[in-house]
Amino acid sequence: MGERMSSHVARPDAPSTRKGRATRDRIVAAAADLMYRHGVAGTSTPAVRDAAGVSSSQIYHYFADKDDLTRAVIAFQSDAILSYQAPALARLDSLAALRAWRDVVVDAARPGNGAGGCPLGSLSSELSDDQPWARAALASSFAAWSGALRAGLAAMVDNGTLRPGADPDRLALALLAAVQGGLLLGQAQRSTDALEAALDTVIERISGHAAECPSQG
Amino acid sequence: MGERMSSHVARPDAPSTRKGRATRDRIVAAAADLMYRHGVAGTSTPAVRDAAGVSSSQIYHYFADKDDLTRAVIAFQSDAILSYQAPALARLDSLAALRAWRDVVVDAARPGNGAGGCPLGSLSSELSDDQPWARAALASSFAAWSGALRAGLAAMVDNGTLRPGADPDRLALALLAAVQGGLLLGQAQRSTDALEAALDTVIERISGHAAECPSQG
DNA sequence: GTAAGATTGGATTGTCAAATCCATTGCGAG
DNA sequence: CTCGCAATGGATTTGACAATCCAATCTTAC
Repeated sequence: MGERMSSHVARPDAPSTRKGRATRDRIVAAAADLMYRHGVAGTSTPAVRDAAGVSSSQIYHYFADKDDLTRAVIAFQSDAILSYQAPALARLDSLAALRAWRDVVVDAARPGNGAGGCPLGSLSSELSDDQPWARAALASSFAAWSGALRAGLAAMVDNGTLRPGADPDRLALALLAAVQGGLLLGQAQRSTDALEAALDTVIERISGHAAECPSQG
Repeated sequence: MGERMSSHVARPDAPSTRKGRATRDRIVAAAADLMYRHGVAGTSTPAVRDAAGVSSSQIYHYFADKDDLTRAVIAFQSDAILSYQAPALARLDSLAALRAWRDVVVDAARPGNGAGGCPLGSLSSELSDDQPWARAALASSFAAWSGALRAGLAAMVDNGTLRPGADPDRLALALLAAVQGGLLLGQAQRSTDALEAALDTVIERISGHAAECPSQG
């Protein structure tokens, strides 16, 4: 699947030696951390060099330019988020499971009181308008994320938890938007209130689609 | 001690002459536009100088430094958004009015297919983590925004449209999160689907709090 | 009208980031 | 072992940006 539209010479995604792979990974991890905390524009390659404990030439040996490194960071964060939530997303077949996923998301944001926001959301906000290649990558990550939610909701329709009237696509988008909006507001408000309010409200609406007559609380 | 923490001389927020005021406004408007499209870090003071048709010294005559200019841009965008929605927010006393506000928000995003996102949201995502002064200003803008929504929902409880069980605070936060999350996703997906799904889902939940027995659509 | 101060022009300085270069060291297949 | 290529170190180049400076020109209060 990974073609590349880059205007620069292709670097192998996986260096040929063990050591090279480790170095490349260290660079990506350091860059991901710095870009998460200070943004892409706020992260200089010298800063990445120091944080990763490598020399300038390593970065440009493994990546064509800063954009290429940023591309790798987007992939890194997409993997991190999706694999972190994978257990909760895989079991999404009941309202209780949906609330368990909600707790996974909220608990991840609680330690910093909302600081940082969503790694993918921050990248998207900074890059989507100006960098078409980044927009495409982020859009497909979001699609994968909402797709997993959609699959869970569809399963709940299939197994009779939700009535057929429920629209899994629409509700999955609403859930993901609640996460992103809640985290963005939490960054400014330094709390998880918005995240909880948004997620809980959407989940209450989903509960309204439950098969048995709703006695909503 | 106890003087100001800034290392620079304070600039008057309003220049003393008519011409000076116009120049200052032109600089802020140009900076707001550029920062909206390319981010704060992606906007150089030379770019602002050219877009506003002024010379370098003007910028530093009216603003202590780039942070000070950014501060003015945040205030500018807060005013712009709140005054743009003011008419719809002031009349928020029925479910129909709530849906009308929804349309105002969605229609504003439709032309660009979600490009750009929310001016306040973008600023918050970029600045909140690193710039405490920006975080505080943005938090209070968001608070004013959700406060207006809260007031509308409270009015709907008072006038009997919604049952007393509805929590205006929580629902207002959920609405604002839906806007922010929907716009952020729309930036990457280049559509208003997420915004509409998120807003409609939250509004459906609010409709579930309607006084008469819900026959939700 | 005329000074005092506000406003403007544009050259300039210091700093830092992105990217390149070349010389060296280390790894791994045969 | 040893040759070829991968990997590394660090100096260097080039360019852009934030911020300053000083001289010149408008505004306005009197």
